[in-house]
Amino acid sequence: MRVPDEPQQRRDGRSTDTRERIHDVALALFVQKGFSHTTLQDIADQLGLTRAALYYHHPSKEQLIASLIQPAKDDVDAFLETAGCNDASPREVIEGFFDLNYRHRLIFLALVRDPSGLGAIDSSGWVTTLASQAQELLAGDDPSPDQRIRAVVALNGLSRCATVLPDIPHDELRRRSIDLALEIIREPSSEPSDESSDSRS
Amino acid sequence: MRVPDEPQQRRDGRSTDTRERIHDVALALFVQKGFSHTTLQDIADQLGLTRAALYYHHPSKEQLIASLIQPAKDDVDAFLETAGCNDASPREVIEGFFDLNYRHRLIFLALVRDPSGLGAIDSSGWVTTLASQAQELLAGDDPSPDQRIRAVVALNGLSRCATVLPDIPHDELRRRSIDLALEIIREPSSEPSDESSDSRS
DNA sequence: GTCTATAGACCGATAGAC
DNA sequence: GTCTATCGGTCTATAGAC
Repeated sequence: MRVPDEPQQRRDGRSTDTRERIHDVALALFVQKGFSHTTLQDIADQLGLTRAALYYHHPSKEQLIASLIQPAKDDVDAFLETAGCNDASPREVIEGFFDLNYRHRLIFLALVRDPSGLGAIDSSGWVTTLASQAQELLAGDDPSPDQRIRAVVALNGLSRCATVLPDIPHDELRRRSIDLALEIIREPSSEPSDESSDSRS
Repeated sequence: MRVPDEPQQRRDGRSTDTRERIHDVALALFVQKGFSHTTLQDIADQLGLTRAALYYHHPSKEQLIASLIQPAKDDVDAFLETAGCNDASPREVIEGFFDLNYRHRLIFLALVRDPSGLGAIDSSGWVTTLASQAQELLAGDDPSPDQRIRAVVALNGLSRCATVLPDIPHDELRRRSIDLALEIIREPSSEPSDESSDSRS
């Protein structure tokens, strides 16, 4: 009888392998069809398993979704905290916003396609908070219609570029998107973009 | 026995009134909760009816959805045809794209929130076609990464402004959004915006 | 035109064998 | 760790009375 103390083993005895394969397949399906249109049957089929087997690794569909969302939420919370305390510059907000959207682009895509997934996490509204906070950091707390429009277009553009243009190399995509966003909100940085501000993800 | 030839009466004898009330309530719920999360029970409840009554006016949920989407699809098809034949100027593309998104902003919001509604219409993909065709009209058929990014940001910004900023008066929203989109794709119109190009919706 | 009642399908979740 | 079998709930859609 071989002792189960090889790699890919966790304290509770569940092999991490299947659990992560479930994560990968589930995330891909959630992006394609949304959370609620993806059944546990779909996930199990693509893995060659049955629904019941999934319940050995995750206590419910809701907690499976939550475990996929949690890292993104933690990252967003950390960003909002640091950007909120020290009032961040437009460039800092825009760079951080792009990096957040790029690093978690798959789960963000899934959440945009089907916001019902937010119900899986207790403190929902963190995505709305990110949007409104970033908007306020860029446009101020009493913005004119023009400032509001520019903030909406800039942030929404960053988000879309980070998620739907995967064939453009990351560094080029990041540089061009951020420069364009700064143009849009009229950041008076005459020099287009110094050599710094490299990738983070 | 009174003859049914009064107003709000159609050839098949069904009063248009209830049918349109169903349309209005259904569209509002579809925007709020998505197509698949909105049950016929939800719609019937808000109208003070039962599920079965809805089936008198619409043969199925799918056809109810289709009847809501059809006008938007027809409008999009017409726009793509006229813009495709005569190669339209960037301003024409941008104005037409904004007007489409504004005129049908409710159904577009619902479709973005829950694309499964597209399954209700035979030729799906018309929404993807609108996006890719508009992008090509703005950036050309072999665009550089910079041109692609600018087209994505400009069109996506137009769409978002038309749908999520309803508190800004239409004429101002239209003018500012279109001017900003033209800035983004570097339309060399030095004069910001002449007096023409008024509302269409 | 609207109702009650129910058929039929699908999904999440649990129980228990192996 | 994975399986079969099944329960309970929800939803679309139909049948038939009024």
